[in-house]
Order: sequence, then structure tokens, then C-alpha cells
Amino acid sequence: MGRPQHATHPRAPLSKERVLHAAIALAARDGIESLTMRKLADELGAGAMSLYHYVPNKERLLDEMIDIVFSEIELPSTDVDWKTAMRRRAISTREVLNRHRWAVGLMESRKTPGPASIRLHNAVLGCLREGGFSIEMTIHAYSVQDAYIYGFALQEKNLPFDTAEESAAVAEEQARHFAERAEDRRAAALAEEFPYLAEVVAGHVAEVGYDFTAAFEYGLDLILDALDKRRDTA
Amino acid sequence: MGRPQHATHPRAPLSKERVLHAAIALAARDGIESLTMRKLADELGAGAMSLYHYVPNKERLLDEMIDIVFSEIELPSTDVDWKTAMRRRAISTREVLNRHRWAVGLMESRKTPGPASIRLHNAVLGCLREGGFSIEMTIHAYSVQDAYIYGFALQEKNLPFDTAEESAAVAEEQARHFAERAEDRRAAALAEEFPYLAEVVAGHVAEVGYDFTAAFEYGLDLILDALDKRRDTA
DNA sequence: CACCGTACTCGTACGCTGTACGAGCCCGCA
DNA sequence: TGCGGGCTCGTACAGCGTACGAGTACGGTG
Repeated sequence: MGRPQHATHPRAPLSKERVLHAAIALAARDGIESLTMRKLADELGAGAMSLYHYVPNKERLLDEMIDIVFSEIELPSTDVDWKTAMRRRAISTREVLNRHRWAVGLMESRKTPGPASIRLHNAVLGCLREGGFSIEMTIHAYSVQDAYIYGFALQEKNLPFDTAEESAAVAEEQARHFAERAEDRRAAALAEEFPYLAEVVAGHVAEVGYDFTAAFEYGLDLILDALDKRRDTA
Repeated sequence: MGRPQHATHPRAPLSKERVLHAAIALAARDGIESLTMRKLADELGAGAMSLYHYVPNKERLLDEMIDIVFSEIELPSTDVDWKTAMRRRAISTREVLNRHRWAVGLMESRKTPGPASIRLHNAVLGCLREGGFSIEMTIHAYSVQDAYIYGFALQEKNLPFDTAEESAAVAEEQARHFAERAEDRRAAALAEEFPYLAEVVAGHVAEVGYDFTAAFEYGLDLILDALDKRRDTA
């Protein structure tokens, strides 16, 4: 058949870029688990097997998608001190990971890092080394920061609300479930068996909400400050 | 057919426990991605559909497996100060996650937490509250620690070596690839383009190796110490 | 003894996945 | 005019989760 030149518009030609961007868009819209080769091809107005001329298999497709995500993360600036540089790239990382939620959990679990990932890696290590960290300390500092950043993103992705307001709403609802069916012994027993959890959910989050950004930056600054102190004494 | 009473041994009767434990064993042996209902049934000498009398679907099967993993994590002790209690449960968490590598990445991403997960959650919050943290600080402290612990486990799972010795071997090999085919312009250019990465891989890890346990505890203590200081000033 | 309900087992089948294979089309070059 | 290579995609296959319903065994109850 070649290309369908008939009544329908002649489809824009495929390309690796188009495939990759369509895949990212599809993952963003419907979630990564419903990204299938057939749906992706449909989205592009092509047959499923056509994709395999631009990508050797699905695994590699995911690798390349991930590397695009990495490429969107701001490299640490060399114009400022290491702490502000690292702070910025951490915040940038979280922003990018929030923009591409589907990527969280895949990023750290890909076996073969792409060029953007390697470049970022190198830049971060460089920032720390130039900032006066010894090699050993650099490795430690890198490890702590990345574990925190990706771990936080992982938690954030899987909690059932996005904004502080929404978190308050969800928490309030959960709390009402606790209270409302107090006759339901199970619910009452729950609140009694897990008082601290109840306190946090009902007593605090339901009241003031949970601000992910603030929480992230709190932990981030805690870590950066601690690293700063240890840099001097190492 | 009922039960096969013929030449073969009459198979031990199925049960939810047997199904769950067989699933965990299979995931440990062959990896989580090759845990399928059919293989699991084979492992138990049963037909695939028999499993569905003990577990409503695969998703729930995973949930229950994960909750067993959670149940193996030591609850924070109430006999010691919060810092040692938290330190112990963090180390216990990492141990359990290393014992059940397949669970890393699934644990934080399950939507419906099981009872063991809730109990642990509650105990950790309780430990911090009783340790003198305000509600706000408790939430922050919890968030930082868990992000770090699970983030670290995630990194650890996906790096291509297990022990410090092995890490040195792998790094050395990588470094040799860099040096050996120096005629291959690509490799030489890589080392030049990413000098800090090369320094860490070739110059340090290849020499002394990378000790996950030490790295984990370094970051953990850094965080706990920082939390300790902030507890007083909050 | 006969009968029945309940618990359990599992063969078959359906819709979905990734992808191997090879046929067909188009286009530039000889 | 013919040929070769790039691109497209229909078909097919193995493997997945699981719905459905038929089969067997067993513990009461008449």
C-alpha cells in the first residue's frame, strides 16, 4: 500500500523523533502502562510494525524516552557556588519528574543510561568536585542527593493527590470515613489501633493540607546544609 | 480430575499461604517480571486457574506479597531514643529490601497499603512523636527518611554489582574499556568529555570499590543528625 | 443408602501483548 | 528499462491475565 494518498490526508512522514514524542505524549495522557506498540502506531496513523524501523524494540523505545526526560533536567550551573547549583538542579529534576510522571520509577531502573543521563551525571560530579569535595565525599554527596530526589518523586507520584488543597480534601474524606461509621467497629478500631496515623491524617493533613513542594525543599535543604558542614570537616 | 492420586505423589493442598510463599520464592529466583500465573501454578503443581480461588487477581497477589515484605521490617523499638530506633528500622528496611530485591519499586508504588504497611507507618510516626517532634516536623522527618531509604534501595537494586569487590571489578573493566581501545576515538572522547565521571569510575571505584552499606549509613546518619538538630530548634 | 450443596480444580477460550517474517510499494540510479 | 534499498504493514505466533463452566470430591441430611 505504501502511503495512503486517497481521501484521507497524507500522513506526515514517520521519524524517530515523531515516534519518540508521540510515545511521550501517549504515556503522559494515558499512563505508561497503556503505552503499547499498537496504540502508539494508531496515534501516528501507522501500522504497528512500522515503528520497528525507527526503534529496535519496546525496551529501547523506553530507554530513549527516558533519555529525553533526562535531557530536560537543568545541568548544574558553573557560575554559582555548589550549593545553589545543586539546589537548582534538584528542583529542576523534581519539576521534570512531575511533568513526566510516567518516567518516575523507570528512570533509575533502566540498565543502559543514555547520553543525557551520562552528561548530567558527569556535570553533577563535576560541580561537587569543583566545590571542594574530596572524591569520597563527592560520591557520598551524590548518593544521598539522588536517593532523596528520586525517592521523593516516587512517593509523590503514588500518593493519591496532587496539590495541597486536594490533599486536604482527600485526608478529610478519609478522616470522615473513620468518624462517620463509628458504629462500624472496624473503622473505630482502626483509629484506635493506629492513633499516630490518625493524628497525622485527620488532625493535620485534613486541616492544613500537605504541600509537596515545601516538603521537598525542606528535606533538600536539610541534606545540603548537612553536606556543607561535612565538606569542611572532611 | 480432582486430585491426581495416581503414580505421582498427591500434591500438598493449596492454600493462600502456599500460593503467596511460592510467588515470593519464584520472584526471588527468576525476577518479578517472570512471575506469571501459569508459572506460579506450575511451581505448585496446579493448573493456572486454581490460583484464583486463593487470590482474586494478580494485582492483589502482588499487594499481598508486598505486605509480607513489609511485615519483615523491624518495627521501631520503643525502648530506645528515637534516633537509634529510626536508625535500626532504616537498616532493617534496607536489609529486607535486599532480601527481596523484586519488591523494590513495587513497594512504594502500590495503591492500597496492607495491614503490615499501615502498622509500620503508624509505629514510625509514633516513634517520632514520642521522640518530641511536632506534628509538622514529624511529617517532614518521615518524608525525608523514607524518600532516602527507598531511593537508595532503588539505586542499589539497579547498579550492576552487589558487593564492594564486585563493584571494583566492574569499574576496573569499564575503565579498561576506556583506556584499552584508546585508538577507538569514541572511547577516548568519552573519557575526555566526561572527566569527572571517569575520575570517579576509574580513579576511585576501580581502586577501592563501592561499599553500599557504608554509603547507606553515611547518608542515613547525615539525615538523622540533621533532624536531631532541627528538632531542638522547632 | 441416595441426594444435594458447597468447595475446589482446571480445560478451554478470548482479547491483549511484543515482535518475526515476508510481501508489497515507491523512488533514485544505472 | 531494470534493479536495489528504504519504508510500510498484514499476518501469525507465543505468551499473558482471566472469564466461564464443567468436572470431581466431600460433608451433611433425608
